[in-house]
Amino acid sequence: MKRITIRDVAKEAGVSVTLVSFVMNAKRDKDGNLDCPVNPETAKRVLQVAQKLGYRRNYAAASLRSGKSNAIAVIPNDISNKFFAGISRCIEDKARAMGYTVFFASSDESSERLESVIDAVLAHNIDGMIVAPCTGGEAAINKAIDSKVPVVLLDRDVENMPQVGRVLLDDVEAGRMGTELLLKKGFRNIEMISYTLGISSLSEREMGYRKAMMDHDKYDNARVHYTTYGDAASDVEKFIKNGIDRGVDAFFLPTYSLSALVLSAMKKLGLRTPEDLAIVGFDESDIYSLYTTTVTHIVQPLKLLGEKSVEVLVNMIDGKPAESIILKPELIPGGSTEKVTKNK
Amino acid sequence: MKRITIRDVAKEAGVSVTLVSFVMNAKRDKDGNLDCPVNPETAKRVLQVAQKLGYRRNYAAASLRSGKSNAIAVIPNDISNKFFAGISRCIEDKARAMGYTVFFASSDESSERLESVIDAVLAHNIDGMIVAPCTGGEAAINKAIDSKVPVVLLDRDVENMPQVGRVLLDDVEAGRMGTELLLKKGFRNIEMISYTLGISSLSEREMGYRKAMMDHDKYDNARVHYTTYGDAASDVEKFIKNGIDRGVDAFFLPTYSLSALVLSAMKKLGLRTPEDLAIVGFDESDIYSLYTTTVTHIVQPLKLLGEKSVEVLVNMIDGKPAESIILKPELIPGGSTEKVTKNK
DNA sequence: TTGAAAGCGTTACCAG
DNA sequence: CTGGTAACGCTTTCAA
Repeated sequence: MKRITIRDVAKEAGVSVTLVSFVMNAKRDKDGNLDCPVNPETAKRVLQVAQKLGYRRNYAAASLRSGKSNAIAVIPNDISNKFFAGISRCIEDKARAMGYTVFFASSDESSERLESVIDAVLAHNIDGMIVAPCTGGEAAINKAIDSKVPVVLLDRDVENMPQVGRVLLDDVEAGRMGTELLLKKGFRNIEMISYTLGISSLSEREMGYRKAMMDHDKYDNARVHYTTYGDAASDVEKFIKNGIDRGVDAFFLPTYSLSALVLSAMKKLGLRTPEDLAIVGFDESDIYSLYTTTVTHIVQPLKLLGEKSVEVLVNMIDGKPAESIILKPELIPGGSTEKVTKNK
Repeated sequence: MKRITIRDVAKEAGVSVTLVSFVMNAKRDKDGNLDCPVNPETAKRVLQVAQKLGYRRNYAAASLRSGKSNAIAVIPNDISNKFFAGISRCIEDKARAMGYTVFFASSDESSERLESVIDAVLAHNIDGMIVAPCTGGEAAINKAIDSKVPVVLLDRDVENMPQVGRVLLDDVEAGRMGTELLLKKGFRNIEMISYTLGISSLSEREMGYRKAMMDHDKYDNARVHYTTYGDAASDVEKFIKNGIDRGVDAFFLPTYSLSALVLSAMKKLGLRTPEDLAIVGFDESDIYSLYTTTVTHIVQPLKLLGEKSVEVLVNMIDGKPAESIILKPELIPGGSTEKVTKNK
């Protein structure tokens, strides 16, 4: 079946290709009328013919001529990661509603891969991109900016980038909030485990943790253990064993993966929460409600993060200025932070 | 910064645009040599100039002229769903390695949305698509086939579609395998909970379940409870309560979401596995190892499913015939299927 | 309100 | 091996 072009529609409707193009690009105003300089009767006929023939716009041609592709790229570090998978869906829905199709590509926390991914999507003339930058990703992002492609930073900030939009979590508040709860509940030796990734979200969650400890005059007890993706499983177990020996009574975990690893290590070591160790986890997961004791955790407003990032991006595509939006985390209380008298 | 075109490169290198096009499209053969009818010296110079100028191919133009876009579409029912998120990542990696960029779009189990999504990606001239079809999605998929766009069915089959590729799990075997284990372990009143989605994977897992029950002369005990996404939470709880009353000693769950709901309901009802009810879950999740008792579950070879679907699709794009590939599930044993003497 | 014609950057075709 | 040139289907002037 040969593909129907604008020309076929024009011929069949007895009008020029220009008219067809006008009609196909017209947006409907609030009254449902086509907003274009075309006789409504003619427009209607064109629409009918297009429908009848099964016309489908060729974005490649449109993009070549106009420079717009009606596609955006979304580049998380890993699409299969729980947090980004959820947010991606929200981005996708919002983008579709606004008339954009979405390219997805994972940067895998590697600046080389980020650069190659950005090269690829730029070659496809995308109109804008939403990126969760990895360490060292500045150069790649600047490539997009140099090509005048609007960029929105999601989840992680990069400093000294004036022309980008931002949709971030108030990570300092998230760290403070989690730690504060532990302190209020009477825990004292609260430590934290984090990754050496060098991304803003983690360092700010750490700042929040330190801030809360300081506010409660427990700064001397503050201690952060660092690990990497590869070593996390074994490191976490060590941190916990060692922590228990030193009298640590609570851990604040700033990511879902660390939370899961801690629960796993505790199960393996035969430790219970909150009796042996209180826990504040991060992000949403079934395990928080299904674990032997429900786990207190901090959730991000996924839907809002996704929708806002698309809104900010589309505004930039439309020539409006880049906005920065900071959203608030929420604390979901569970049994893992209830102070109990230890009964062996 | 003005975008560099093939013409700029040609001028700078002192050759024709044709030559540049040849060089930019040349694949490297096994010796690392450019496989094209161009003087190696010239080719090298062109490559250097392109690099220096920062040339980036404009896929819109290439696609318009050649009909190829080097992009494929992946359309699961929901990208945020654990199973598809994992598989998507594998697809993405494989596709990138083979030179393709990936559009993602969720069909949301709705044939209307599937159709609109397929329209959108076809308008972007994608070279092929990988789809997990929802009920009633035949028409939409035929649209792609009519446009001569290769289609690979992933995870779910649709009958009477001769021209499509298929990469599926041996779902009958998965159902049989899980049920068989329960029977071998001595459970007798084994029931199943499923969705009324009308998709092949679920109905085949059910066939496997029934097959195993029949093979062990327990067919009279076979019983499948159906629910929908919306009602699942409350229905599952009812099924379990009711089942316990009727002496059901095990449930086979054919999806991750049902497995999680069952564990959740059991926790709420104060039931333990395997003491009160044995469980075989589906797909991978942290909860299977973190639940009070580890949970026996069936896993799909995600990486293989993803990679194979890309391979089959790219072969079809290259004009080779459509293949059908059926992959084997694997059973991960846990504590939830160990027969124990019930001690109240 | 309508239409003719000029490209957008590539690749395909045909000559040399 | 190399180069000229005509498309591809659309949007965008510009003119009627």
